[in-house]
Amino acid sequence: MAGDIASIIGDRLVRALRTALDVEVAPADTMVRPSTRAGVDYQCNLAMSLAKRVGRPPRDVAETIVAALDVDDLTAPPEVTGPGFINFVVRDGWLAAAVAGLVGDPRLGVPAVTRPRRYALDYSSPNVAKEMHVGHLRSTIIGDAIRRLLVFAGHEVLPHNHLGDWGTPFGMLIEHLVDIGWDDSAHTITDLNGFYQAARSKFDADPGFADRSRLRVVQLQSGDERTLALWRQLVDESTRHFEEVYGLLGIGLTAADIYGESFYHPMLADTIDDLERKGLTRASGGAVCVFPPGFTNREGEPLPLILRKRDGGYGYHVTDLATVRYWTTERGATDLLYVVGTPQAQHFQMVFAASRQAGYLTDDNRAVHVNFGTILGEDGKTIRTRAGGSIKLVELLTEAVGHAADVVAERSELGPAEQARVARAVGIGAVKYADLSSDREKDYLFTWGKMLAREGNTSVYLQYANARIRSILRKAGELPGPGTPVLLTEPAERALALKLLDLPAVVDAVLETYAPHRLCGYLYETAAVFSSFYETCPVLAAGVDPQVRDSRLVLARLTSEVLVLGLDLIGIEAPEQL
RNA sequence: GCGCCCGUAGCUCAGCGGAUAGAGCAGGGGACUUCUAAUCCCAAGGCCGCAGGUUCGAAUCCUGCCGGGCGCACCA
Repeated sequence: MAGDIASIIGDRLVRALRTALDVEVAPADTMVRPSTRAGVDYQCNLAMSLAKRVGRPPRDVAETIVAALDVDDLTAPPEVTGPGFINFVVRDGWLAAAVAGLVGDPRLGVPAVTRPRRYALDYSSPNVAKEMHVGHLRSTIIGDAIRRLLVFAGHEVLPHNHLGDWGTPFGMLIEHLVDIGWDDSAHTITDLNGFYQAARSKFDADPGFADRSRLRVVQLQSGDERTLALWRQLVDESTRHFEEVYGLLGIGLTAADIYGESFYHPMLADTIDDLERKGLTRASGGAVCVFPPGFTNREGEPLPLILRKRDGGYGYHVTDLATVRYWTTERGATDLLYVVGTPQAQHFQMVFAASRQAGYLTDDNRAVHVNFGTILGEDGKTIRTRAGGSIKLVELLTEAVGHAADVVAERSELGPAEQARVARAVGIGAVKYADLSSDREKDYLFTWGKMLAREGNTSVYLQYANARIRSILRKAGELPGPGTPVLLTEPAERALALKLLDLPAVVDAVLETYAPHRLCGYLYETAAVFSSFYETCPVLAAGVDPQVRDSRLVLARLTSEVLVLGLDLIGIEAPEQL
């Protein structure tokens, strides 16, 4: 468990409850929270809820708990107030020592998990032969942040990129390429985009072409060499494009993480056989289906997962069942995370339900649809180009870096090359932070102004705060190392120390529900507290006592480390200078 | 029709069953001879969609309603 203050108080409470009231409570259920009350650091809300169980008035319960509670080393004598709140004020000495103890700790107090789990993490999932567009942004950014957080926490992560690289569309695409005499040498993803659209309209307008496309699908699936060769070229060209976008965005996915639909295709027949053996399938309207209980359609009839379509082809549902089966059975994943938009919620519920029935998921497995809302434009509607198309990711990111360059140029004293690097960190960081800083389950409004604002909960504010700190540290020369005493006299110093010690609890909370926005909120608070500290607590100014100076350097240094680590955990760079 | 999600300050958003619901922006007032003012400080701004219920205590949990969004069989 995290070694943060609330947890320590919680542990002490567990003992006090046992001895004083003969009550067993798990440390996590002791209801110790950071307090919003002025002059109070933490509060415990347990006495009220315990009152009925114990059969005594809540204040009485609180007093009894306090009498048995041993926190003398940690806090001032706890105070019982109101209906039965127990208020804690952390001792400055303890706080100072705890903060000083973080110096030199690369994990900044965050413990690695004692029981690592193996996460299969599905994110990004672009389509072959289509340029990545804004629709892929959230999955890519959120998924990558979760990956970084899980790895940092000490889990094993198996990222996989579920490429749309198989199925009917490729029949028509390849057929179209054959029609126009595809020359494999000189085409880019942009050409492919156009080909895709042309093939689509031809498919809709020309029944002969549609027939040939369907035949081409059969050839593709049966391994026809010429067809496969063309397909592979499409995949390769697309992969180059994805890697370019990932490079621009700073996303860790590589070609080795690609597990596209084609990868699962050879497993589909066996998966259906397996489901049939287990008696879970049922023929319906000529299709082979699984009907997980509790799902109905418009007419109130059971809703199927379609394994095999009437025409004999595979339904896309079976691929998802095959992924669950593959990652738990073949790869030993304990946890499956699917970073996919909210509209797919019902689909995943059904897939998970069927997977439990089939035994692909056991009681030891957790499968979570890490869902997210839609990106809205300034008009409040799904973001689109003026022509109504999807915004290309490369263009969006280029624009972000361009805007950032303007912002940087206004202030920066760096040279042009440095400024370009900073602009990239600021622009890409802004796009990511805007996405990650609000609850992923809700839709969010995409506006350049808000995204690149210097004030408020934005990446620029965090990067600026860090740059100010780095500037101080550079000017200070040698930094105070481990063992440097920390002195907390100013309120801002104290507030900063408390914040710095909160990191473990925050990381814990973030991973509990895959909620990166909580980390963003914490980083923003930390940067804001630092900014106040910066105003009221001079570090290097003449006349500052050397001990105070060193203490403040420790606080500044740790703040920078928290910001840099925190930003890194969500995939954002923190330049040394802006 | 069934199911899921959302409704908090003018705007964009936090809010973990707990005390007087918080930030930022915008609007008002102040602070640069001072480590990066890309900042800070102060004031103002709220029937937490509505109505019930559970609870010592509800923005938070439950039910109903209103408003908005999304999904619901062979495209993934």
